[in-house]
Formats: sequence, C-alpha cells, structure tokens
Amino acid sequence: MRWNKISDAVVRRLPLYLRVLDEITTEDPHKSLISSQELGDSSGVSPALVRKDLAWFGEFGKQGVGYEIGYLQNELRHILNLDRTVKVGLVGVGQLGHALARYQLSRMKDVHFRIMLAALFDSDVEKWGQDVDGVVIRPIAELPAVVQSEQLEMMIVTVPAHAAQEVVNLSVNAGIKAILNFAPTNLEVPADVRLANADVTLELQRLAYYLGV
Amino acid sequence: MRWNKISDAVVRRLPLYLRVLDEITTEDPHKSLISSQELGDSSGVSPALVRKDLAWFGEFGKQGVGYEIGYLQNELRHILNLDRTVKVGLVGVGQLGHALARYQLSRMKDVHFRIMLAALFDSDVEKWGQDVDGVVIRPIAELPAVVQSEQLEMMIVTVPAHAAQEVVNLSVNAGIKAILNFAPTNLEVPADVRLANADVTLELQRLAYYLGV
DNA sequence: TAGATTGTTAATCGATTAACAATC
DNA sequence: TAGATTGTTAATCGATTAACAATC
Repeated sequence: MRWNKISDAVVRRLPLYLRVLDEITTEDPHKSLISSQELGDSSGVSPALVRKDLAWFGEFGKQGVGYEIGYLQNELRHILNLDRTVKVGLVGVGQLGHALARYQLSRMKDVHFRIMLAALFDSDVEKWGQDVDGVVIRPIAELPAVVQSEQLEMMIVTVPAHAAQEVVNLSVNAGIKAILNFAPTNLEVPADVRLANADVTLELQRLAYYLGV
Repeated sequence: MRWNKISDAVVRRLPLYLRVLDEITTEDPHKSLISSQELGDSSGVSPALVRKDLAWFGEFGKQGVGYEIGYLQNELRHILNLDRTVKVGLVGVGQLGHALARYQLSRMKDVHFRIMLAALFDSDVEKWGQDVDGVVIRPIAELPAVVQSEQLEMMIVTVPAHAAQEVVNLSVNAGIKAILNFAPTNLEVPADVRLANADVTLELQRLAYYLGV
C-alpha cells in the first residue's frame, strides 16, 4: 500500500467522488472547479468529510477556490489504481455470473473504466470452451495457471455457497489480493487479502427489518 | 419500527446470524444450543458483539448454557420481518435485472426464504407481457397500481443510472419503504425510506485500491 | 457445587462534525 | 481588499472490546 493506514470507510468513498467528477466532465466539460460543498452534495457526503478524506492523500485544493476537477480526477484514479488496466477473473458462470460478466464487459466501452474482465471459470464440463462476449470459459483447475499467465489481480466469485471457500483458497494461493464474493457464505481469507461481500439475499433480509409490522 | 434506534451496524449483522443458524439446523439437526463464541466464529463477529447485538432485542440466552438455536432462529426471523412473506418488485429487466430476478425466484424453493419477487417492470414495449419464470413483465407506468394491488413492500432497481431517480420517486410515492439499488448513481430518498446501494462497479473500484503498484 | 456463558457496564477505539486560522 | 473555501485541530458522537457480576 502506498499510503499508510487509510481506513476502509475513507477508501469506500473515493470511487463515489470519482464518479461525480466523471459525470461532471461528461455533462459540463467547461466546468473546471468544484468545492467540497458541491462534491459532497453530489455524492451524499458532508463537505467537511470530503475535505478530510482528500487531505489524507495530499493537498489537492486551493483555499478560497476549491478543487480543480481534472486534476482531482487524475489524483483519485491514481490513488485507486485506476490509471492502469486492472485484470479481473470470474468463477461460476451460472445465471448471476453470466449476467455480471456481460455487464462488466459492456462497461468496458467506457473510456474511464479500466477494470477488465479477462477470464471466466466454471466447474461444468459442458461450459468449457463456451464464449461470453469474446471471453472463453475455462475449467476451474486452470485457474492458478491463468491467474499467472493473464496477470489477474482480482476475482469475482459467483459459485454456490458450498464451493466458494475452495475457489477462494485456490485464488488466494494463486496470488489474488482482492475478492468480490456473491456467494451467500462467510469466507476466510488471509489478512493481506481484501474480501468484499455482495450477497443480495443478505441485503434484502436486512432491508426487511425496516418494514412496518 | 418496533425497537427504538437500533443502529444500522447492528441490523446488518442479524441476517448473518440467522444464516449461520439456518445452516446448522440443516447440517446438524440434533444440535440445539450455540454459544456466542461459536455463533461469532461462524459469522465473523466477536463473541462480545454477538451478545451485545442480541441483547438489544431481549434476553435470548441462558447464562452458563448459551442460546437455544430454534428459539433464537424464530426470534431473529421475527425481528427481521421474515416470519411473514415480504413481496418485492424489480424494475429494469435487462441483463442484470433478468439474472437477479431468476436468482431470487430460484431461491424461493428454500423454505426459510420468505422474500417473494412478485412483479417485474420495464420501460421497453417489446418486453411487456414476457414471462420470467412465471412472473410477467409490465410497463413502468403500472408500477404505482401494482405496488398497491400486489402489496409490494420493497423494490429492486436495475435500470440505467439516468432513469434510476425517476423510478425511485415513483416507487416512493407508491409507498415503497425499502429500495435495493444497483444503478451506478447517487439517489435521494425521504428519511423514512431505506436505500441500500449494491453497485458492483463501485465495489470493484474500491477493491482496486488495495492492489499493489 | 464448579464450570461455563450470558447480559451489561465501563473503557477504548475510531469516525464524523464543528470550528477556524491560513490563504487564495 | 473582501469573500470564499481549504486543510487541520479539537470536540463530539458512535461502535467495539474488555471485563465481570449474575446465574444457569
């Protein structure tokens, strides 16, 4: 890590800021400055927190003026490693995995989106060799070799719950350092691997709490 | 809300606990007791926090003994409103929406899963009347009427970013109190409506932060 | 009874907000 | 210069952990 001990809460907001800046450069290319107030309003964060978040990484603004949009954009992309192509794999090309794969691949038309889905894996013999928008589906046994040869850095896991830990172990041993998990199960990873859970069922269940009786 | 001021952080962990209990009753039906230690280990939460979370809602355990699994399961289901059927709609039956719809519908075979996808909406004339595993796709214009007639309580939003706020407004005006949003945009909702964001792109971007240079 | 484990209080830790001097 | 807005420190708020009396 290039900056020490930045909290997860801070990192989670950076892509939000970047998205707002990207929207502005598209919709209003003439606009060159933005205040923490405006950036906060557009991303749902308080102005004070916007300034504090950005200040962890440097002095990007000018007092009395605000932040230069293009400059801040570049800085945020650099901080998030999005100023280079990041290659990601996906394991489990079922209903959900297939849709996520196509969704990711469709987003790559976007100039700003530098996360590239470069490999698909599945355990089903029938699927091996099949093609999803130009990316071929391979056996899970090939995962370690492909992580190396394709230089994959992240893995999306959309296998059934009972298979997820095994797939994660395989990925971690192959050198993967960031995993996005959609399987409805609690996974163990070493401390140096980042795991993000995106279990839709869990989200719906917690939302149900807020419904009336 | 039936309990006052329970924090979001607490609510977020309850479905985790419930999932662990459901797994245990399936895999080892003879087991009848569980300690906060064990429940914590299985859900990735410290034992002290497990006890504190549960204590907000009542005294569910016995000192020196632990928690009775079946009883705790029932209590958690009740707290989460999962002891009744909760009906949910989905707007935007594109690639991702279609997959999520089928995924949700497939999960309803599960006895414990009481969240029922009961309506689909799309703006595309071509899709109206089409059927996804038994649920028909309707025009978005019909959303308010269907929310009433079908008693929908939650809405899953999988429309493009530029259409999301409008769909959310329509849903909120129709009485929806909980929204799961997959569109990559910041949405405004009234204070009494719960909004959960599940933007895959944002998750991948924040994970990219943790990759080396 | 002795051992185990809860429910709860106090201590700690961390994140957000408020406030303002610096300065463009 | 006067007004605006940053970067930063101090104050506040909230969540987690530690510790232990209560008690099964």
